[in-house]
Amino acid sequence: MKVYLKDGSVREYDKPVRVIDVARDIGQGLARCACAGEIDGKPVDLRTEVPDGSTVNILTFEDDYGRDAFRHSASHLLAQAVKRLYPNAKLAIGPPIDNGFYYDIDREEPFTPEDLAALEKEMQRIVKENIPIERFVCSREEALDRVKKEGENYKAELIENLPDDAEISFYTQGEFCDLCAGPHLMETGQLKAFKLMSLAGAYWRGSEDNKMLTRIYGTIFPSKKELKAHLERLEEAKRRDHRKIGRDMELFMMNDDGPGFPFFLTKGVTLKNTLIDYWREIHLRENYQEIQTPMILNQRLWETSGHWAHYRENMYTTTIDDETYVIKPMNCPGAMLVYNSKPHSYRDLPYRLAELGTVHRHEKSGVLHGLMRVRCFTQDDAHIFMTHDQMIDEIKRIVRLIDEVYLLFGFKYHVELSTRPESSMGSDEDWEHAINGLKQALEEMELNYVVNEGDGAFYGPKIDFHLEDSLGRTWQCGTIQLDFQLPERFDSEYIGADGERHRPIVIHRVAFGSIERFIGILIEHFAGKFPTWLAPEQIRILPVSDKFYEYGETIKKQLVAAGFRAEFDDRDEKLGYKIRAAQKDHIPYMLVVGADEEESGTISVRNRDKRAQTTITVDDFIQAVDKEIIDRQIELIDFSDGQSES
RNA sequence: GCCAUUUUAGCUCAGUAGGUAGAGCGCAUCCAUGGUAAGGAUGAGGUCGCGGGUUCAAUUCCCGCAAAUGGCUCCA
Repeated sequence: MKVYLKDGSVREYDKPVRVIDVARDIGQGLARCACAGEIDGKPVDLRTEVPDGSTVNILTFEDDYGRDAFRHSASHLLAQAVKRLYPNAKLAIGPPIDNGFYYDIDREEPFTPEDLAALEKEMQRIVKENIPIERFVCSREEALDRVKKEGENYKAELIENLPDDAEISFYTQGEFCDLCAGPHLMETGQLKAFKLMSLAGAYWRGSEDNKMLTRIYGTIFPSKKELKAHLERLEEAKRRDHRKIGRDMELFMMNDDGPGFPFFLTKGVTLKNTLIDYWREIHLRENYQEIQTPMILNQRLWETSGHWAHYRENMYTTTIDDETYVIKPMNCPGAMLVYNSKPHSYRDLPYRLAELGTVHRHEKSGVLHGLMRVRCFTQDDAHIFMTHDQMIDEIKRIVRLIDEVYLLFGFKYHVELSTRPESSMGSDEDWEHAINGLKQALEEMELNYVVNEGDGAFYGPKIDFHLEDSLGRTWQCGTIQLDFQLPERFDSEYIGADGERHRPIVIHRVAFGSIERFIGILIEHFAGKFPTWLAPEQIRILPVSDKFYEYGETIKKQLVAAGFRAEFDDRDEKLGYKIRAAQKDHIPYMLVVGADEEESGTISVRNRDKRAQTTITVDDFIQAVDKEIIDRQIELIDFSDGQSES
C-alpha cells in the first residue's frame, strides 16, 4: 500500500500501518514527539490505521490538535494519580484548555494543597513507569456496564447523553481506564514537564443547580524549559496586574467598607479625565449630544422599561417618601425620557444622545475583580434613535468609531455577536430582524466574529468587543445593542416625511464600555508605562543637589504653564536615587538640572525607555512633547536620537 | 452566591509548639552637596481583618462574620 506525506513524498508498506508507524518510519525523533495525526486533512488518533493511498501528516505539540492531545493525556495522567491515591474519588470531565488542562473530581473530603504535592509525585511516578496508552471501543451497553460497576456515575451520565451514532471509546494506561474520545499519546513517558497549578470549585455540567466538584488545574509542556518559560510569563503577568500597579502608582484603592466600589485617587482621576477629554472630542466630531440623567428614578419607570421584571436582582433600591426608587443600573430609561421630552422629525435622525452615566449594579461577591468587575462604574454610553433604513449605516459608523478608539491604544480585540437570551422581551420577528441587521453590518465590514447563542441583553441582540488582560483573560468592553422594545414600551415616535407618526429603533452603545474596566485594561496593557498624553505625571524634574532647587522650580513653572503635568523631586537624595524612583514610577520624561544646565539655561532629558540623556533647551523640549501629546503618540520621543548634544 | 486558599507596619513578607511581635523597602530627623537605577546614621509606625468562645493568659486553638485571591456560575 502507498501512503503520501505532507511534503509530497510516498512511502510504501506491505502490511497495514497506523499513523504512529508512519511517524516511526519517518524518524524516531518525530515519533517521540508525535501527539496525533492527520489523514487527508482530518485529525485522527495515532493508533488510527492508514487507508491505502491517503495522505498522512504527523501532529506535534506545535499543532493545535496535537497540543490538545498532549494536554488531554496529561489530564488522564492526573486522573490516574487521583484514582491511585484516592480510590473513592469519582471522575467527571478532564479536557485540555489554553496553557494546560484540568480534571473535575467528586470526592468526599476536600483536596488540600498538600494533596496536590502528593498527586504531582504520583504523576511523576506514572511518567517514569512509561505506561503504554491503549484504546478500545465498545457498545453503549458494555460501556455503561463498565463505568457503573466502577461507580463512576458522572461517566455514566456522559455516556447516556452521547448521540446515538457516537462511537464510544475508552483509553487505558495500566490499571487506569477512562471514557474518552481521544486522541492520546502512545505512552505516559512524554508527560514530563507538568505542574499542578490550583484547586477550584466547578459545577457539574456548568450549572449552578448541580453539585460543585473540585477542579484541579495543571499546566504541561513538552520540556522543562518551556514549562519554566510559561511560569515566568505568569510571574510577569502578575507584575502587570492592574490591582498591584494601581496601588503602587496611587491610581485607585479599595476598602472593605465598599467591596466592588473603587476609590479613584488623584492620579487615577487625572487618567480618567484625560480619557474623557478624548472621548468628548471624538463624540462631538461624530455629532453626539451629551446629556446627564438622574442617578435615582422611580420604580414605575423601571417597570415600564422592563428592568424591574428582567434585571431586578442586579438593582439597588432606596425609598423616598414611601415610594420605591431605583439607583440606576443602566442609562437607557433616562435617555428614553429625554428623547420623549419633545417631538422629533425624521430630519433629526439619527438622534445621538451620549451620556457618561455612572451606574450601580449588584454583582455577586465572588465575581468582583479589581477595576474589571465592580459594582459601580461609569459607562461611556449613548442611545441613538433612528429609522429602520439608517440602522446598518449607523452600526457600521459605531464599529468604525470603536475600532478607532482601540487602535489608538494599540489594543487587539475580538468581536462576538450575542443572540436572544431566555429571559427577554419582544417578538421573534423583531429579534430576527435585529440579529440580521447586526450580522449584515459585520459582514459588510468584513469583520470576523463568533456567535454567542443566548447571550444578548433582555431587550435585544448585541455585538460585543472583547479586550485581553495580562493573563489573556478577555473582558467585554465595547458593545452595540439593537433595541426594538424600549421605543415600543416608551411609545417613542418621530414624524416621518409622510407626516405620519413612526416608531424609531434604538441602539445602545459604549466604546470604552466601563471606564473603570477600560482603565484596568490600559494599566495591564502598558504595564503602568502610559503614553505621555495619558500619564498622570508626565515629567519629573530632578535637581542634582539642593543648590539647583530654584532653577528646577522655574523649569517646573514653565512646564506647568505650557500645560504639562510636571513634578519636582526636592527630596534630599542623590541623583541616582531620584532617577531610580522616577523610573519605578514610570514617569515618561526625567529632566535633570544641575550647574551645567543652569548656566546654559537648558535641561538634560532622559526618557524611561532609554538610559541615554540629551541636553536641550526648555523650549525645544516643550515644543516636541506638546506635539507628542496632541498627536496622542504611544511611543516616547527619543531626544538622544538625531538631536545635537549641545 | 458556590468551592478552595488567604488576611501580621503605607508596601512585600518573616514569626510566635498560647506569655501583646520582626526584616527589607517606604516615611521622618540629622550628617554628607551629591551628575544619570539605592550615600550614611538615628528614629517613628502594628488592638497581628472583625465579633464571640476555651484559657490565668489568644495575634497563635475553636466557632461565626467580613474582605481579598484563584476558579465556577453570572455580566461592562
